[in-house]
This record gives sequence, C-alpha cells and structure tokens, in this order.
Amino acid sequence: MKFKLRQLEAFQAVAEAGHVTRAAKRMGISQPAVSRLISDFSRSVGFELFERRGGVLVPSSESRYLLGEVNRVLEGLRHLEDLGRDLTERTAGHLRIACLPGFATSHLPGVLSRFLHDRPGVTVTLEPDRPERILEWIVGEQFDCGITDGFAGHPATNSVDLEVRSVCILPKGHPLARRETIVPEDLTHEKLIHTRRDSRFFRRLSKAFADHAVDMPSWIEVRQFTAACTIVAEGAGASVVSALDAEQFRDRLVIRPFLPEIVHRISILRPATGARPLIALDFIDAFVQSLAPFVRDPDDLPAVSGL
Amino acid sequence: MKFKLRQLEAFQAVAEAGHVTRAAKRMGISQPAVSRLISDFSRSVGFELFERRGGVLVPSSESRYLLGEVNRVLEGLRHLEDLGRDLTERTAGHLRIACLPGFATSHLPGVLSRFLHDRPGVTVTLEPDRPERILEWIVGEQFDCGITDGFAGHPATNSVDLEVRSVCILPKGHPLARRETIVPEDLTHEKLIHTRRDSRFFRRLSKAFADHAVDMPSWIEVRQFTAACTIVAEGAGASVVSALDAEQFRDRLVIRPFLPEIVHRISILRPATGARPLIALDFIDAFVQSLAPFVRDPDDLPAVSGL
DNA sequence: GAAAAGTATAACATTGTATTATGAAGTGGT
DNA sequence: ACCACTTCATAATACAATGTTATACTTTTC
Repeated sequence: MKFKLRQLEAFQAVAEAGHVTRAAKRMGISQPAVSRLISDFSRSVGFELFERRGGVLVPSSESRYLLGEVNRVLEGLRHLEDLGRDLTERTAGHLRIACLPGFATSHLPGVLSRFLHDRPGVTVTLEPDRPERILEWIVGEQFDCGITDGFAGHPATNSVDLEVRSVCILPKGHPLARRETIVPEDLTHEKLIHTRRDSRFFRRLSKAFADHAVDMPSWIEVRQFTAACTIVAEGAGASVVSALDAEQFRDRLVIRPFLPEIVHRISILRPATGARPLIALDFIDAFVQSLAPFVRDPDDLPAVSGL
Repeated sequence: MKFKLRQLEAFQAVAEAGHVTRAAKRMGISQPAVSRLISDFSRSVGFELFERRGGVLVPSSESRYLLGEVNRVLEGLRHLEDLGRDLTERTAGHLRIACLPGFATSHLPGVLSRFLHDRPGVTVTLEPDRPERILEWIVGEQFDCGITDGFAGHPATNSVDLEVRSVCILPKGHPLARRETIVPEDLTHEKLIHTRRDSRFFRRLSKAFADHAVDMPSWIEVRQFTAACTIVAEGAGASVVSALDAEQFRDRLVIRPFLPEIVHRISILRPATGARPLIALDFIDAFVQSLAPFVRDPDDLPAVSGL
C-alpha cells in the first residue's frame, strides 16, 4: 500500500474544504481529478474517507486519525521545499571563512553583515589566524574560503588575487596634508612607520624610495597595517599602508594617494578539490566587489565564476 | 519548484548507498531510473547534489542541509503508511462504547481484552449508564456502540437484538441442585429473588408461573441480576436470571436450566446516520459471538454486516 | 594500459495524473 | 412534491512522470 503524494494532498484539501469541487478549485485542478484521487486513496486504504452530512463531506472516524498525520507529513514537505528554495537562492546554508586577523576586525564585518542581510537562513563561521594556518585549513577543506596575503600558490587550492592600492596616511593637520598626492621625497624627513623588513610590502616600499634616489627614513616597525594606522591617528609619524586598512581610520587621519603605486596583494582561497558551495562563491564575489574602491584597477576585477 | 516523492527517495537512497547503482538495487528499480530521478531533482533545486570522492558519491554541502529534512519527511510518510495499514486492518482507531453497568463489570471486560489483544493500536472509551442515557448517546452520536436492554426501537438507531437464555440459580448444596432442569413448580416454596415488578423480565417470569398454574413466591426485589446472583451466592434464596450474569458466579452457586424458556432480550445499538467505523462493526461482531453460549438459538446469531 | 565497475543518455513501454464531456444524485425554494 | 441548481462520479482521452533495455562514456583498479 503505497501512498501517492497527490492523494494525500487531495485528501487534505477535501477534508478542509468540505466539498470536492471547492477542494479542486483550491488545488487548481479539475473536480473529476480530485474525485479520482480521493476514490483511489480510499480504495488503497480500504475504508471510506468521508461521509456526507447534508451537503458537506466530513472525514470518517477512521480518516480523522489519518488526517493529523497527513497534515504533519505535508507540512514537513512544504518546509522541505522552502529549504530547497532557500538553498537554490543561496539564502540558506553555512559558510566557513578563515581570514587574517586584520580582516576579521576591520573590513570583513561590514561586508558580511551586508551579505547576510538578504540571506536570513545563512550562518557563518569566521576564524582569524595566520596565513600558514589559513592555507592548511583550506587544503584540508575545513573552510570554504580563506582570505590571506603573501600567498605563493598551492596545488590543492584555487585562488583569486587582488592588488590593493597603498596610500600615505598622516596625522590630522600635518603640513603635508595640503598636497594632493605624496611621493617618497615628501617623506624623507618624516618619522616613518612601516612593516617588518622581511615583508614583501617593505621591500616594495624601499624600492620606491631607491628608485627616487632618496633615503627612506625609519622610525617604528609594525607587524600589521592597523597598528601603523593607530599610531598615526594618535598624531605621531607617517606611514604608507593598504588603502583598505586606512579606510577604517578615515575620520581620524589624513589619507593621500602615494606614488609610485605600491600594491598589496591579497588572495582569496578555495579548496580546489571537493564541493563548490554556491554560497561560498557568492560570498567571494561579494567580497571582491567590496574591495573595488581599493584595488589598483577597479574596472578589471578578477572573475569568481571559474574558481 | 515541486518536489516529487520519488526524487526524494532516490536522493536519500543514493546519499546512503554512496553509489547510484547500489541505490537502484536497494530501491528495486533500474540504475538509469535512479540516474534520472537524481538529475531531475538536482535540476529542480538548482545545485549539484553530490560530488565524487574517489568512486563514492558524497552529498554536497548544500544537499547535506536538505538530507536531514528529507529523512524526516520520508520517515513521516512511512509512519503514515503504517497507520493506514493499521486502520485498514482495524488494529488502530478509537471505540466508544456505552453499556449497562452490569456489562461493564461482568461480561464486557473479558470480551474487550480479547478484542484488543490483536489490535494494539485501538483505544476504547467505556461508559456505563442507564438505558435512557445510552439511547441518548447513540442518537447523539457520542458513542459508536450501545449495549442495553428493554429497547423498543428508535428511528435514529440501528440495532441487533439477542435473546439470552435464563437460568435458575441456587445456593451450593441446595436440594434442588440434583434436578437437571428447574420448572416453576419446583420453586413454589423457595425464597424467590426477582427483578422489579415493572420490568419486562418480571412479567415474563410471572406468566411462566401462571401458565403452570402455580403461585409465584416473592422474597426480595432487585434491580439487577447481579444483585440476585450475589444474594444467592451468599446461600439465601433462589432466582431466575440471565445466563450471562449467572456465568460470572458459576463457581459460587448452582446453575440449572429453567423451563419454560424465558429470554432476556438485550440490544446492541449503533447510530443509524453518520459514519460506520469498521472497528465498531468488528467489535459488535465480536461481542455477539461472545454471547453465543448464552443465547436461545446459538446457530442463528444475527448478522452484524447490515448494521 | 586494459579490464571492470559505475554512470549518463536515448528510445521506448507503462502507469499516474490531468483534461473535457456527461449523467447521476443530492439540495433548496416555490 | 416538483423543478432548477449545485455537486459528484464515471468515461474517454491527452500528457507527464516513471519505469524499462540498450549502449556509450568515464573513472577505478590492478
């Protein structure tokens, strides 16, 4: 005795409507179709489903028993279809993101909250850590998406790279703030805050000074751009940092373009093998878009589709 | 996006089996059929359901979300089918019985326990009351089945009547106990316990004495046969009662046939209009069968089918 | 690299689910 | 009690879903 879904729906509709005709109308099909569904169902269970009470059909004592269960099953199915739709539209699911600590506190929260706003069913795990651990996690498929920098490529990952512009930051009211753009020559007598000497960013910066044939000053060495921003915001020194990090301090310091252009390359990683959760691709796309104001060439953002 | 039941089943089967082929085997259909169900389902939800991991199919991160709900829905459906089967086989349902107080305590419990033994899903409401109330309840469709006596017929009810034999009961060791059968003449000098003078049974009994041209003695007037049985069982008097009630006291008194045959007519009622719960008809049938040893003509039990 | 296993696609048969047409049965008003 | 009206069931039939076998393609496995 195998129940057909359609029979259950017809059974429920008739039980609620009290008439075959009205049930048919509600289901959007013809009346004879409902008649047949009901009679087939009745034959398959072996007892009368309804009795007539002056015009209206009332569930028999047997089928009243069934009706409760039928309602539960059909409601479960409706939930299932909702969930299916949510997953299709990427408004449900789970997203695991590993990122550098800087992103977790500065840029990412805003992106995430906008991203989740239209996706009420989506939940997120956000794990800040060092680049090496991020790579491990992506390779091991513990996370759907990794945001890191200084990434040299790995066979078990796919990645998109973004080249974020760098800017010069100055304390408010600093004399150089009047300049439209800052060049190495302007900074020769400033107290310069910069990243560690073994970082790729430091090498690029010092090359810029060398190319301009000026000495590069040095005052404080920091590990993160955010630290440099904080110090400058306090009113001391000057620095060249990623436009992204500077943006968070926009109201506490002065931001000026720095020439020659120095880019800070960040990478967005995905496991090369395994599932490709669409929600993750959607997120990466949203993240890339959010960086548009800060990349070197905003008109040529990398495509996420091929990840 | 309307989910097909078969697609869900295939989805579940493949997720559990890890291979389309094995899922097909488990479902008892061909492999291409499952292939199509899966691909249709996948197209309807809009994302990949499975990814290959070295030969086995693993649910994608999206479909893992779905799988839990699918399992729940399908299990609910299986439950529903079980319930349908139980109702078909009349091993589930609810039975409302109204009966005379005598039945509720003596004969009925045994019948019910045997009836319910093979029907683990069936529940029963048993309500003992006076005949007038029983009729009311049946007419009002508050109960599926009424067991009463002195019933004169009612347009809103169907009934079967049973004529239960009467027997003479005597205290243990009573001189009359040696007789095979008892006739009115035997009782003329006994202390007779009988029902109320306005009862149909009393009139029949006194007519039996009159027909034999002997005086009918009178000692105690009771309302119920059970009361008469109890008194006789205590060792005092004699009585003529329904064989049914006497049976409950078989080990505490002596039972002898009484001639001429006096019958006690009991009626089993059902609402004429409204549902005909099959479980009720089954019960009535079982009840009638249980009375076979006590009716006047056991070979001619009334049919329940027409009720 | 070849054999084996697993899977997808195509062509077709069967069954389920819908349709319209129509007759039977029940309801309600004069 | 009759008649108009609504409601329901059945029949003939169209179409979609679901199953089949045959076969080619891909991936494992040795």
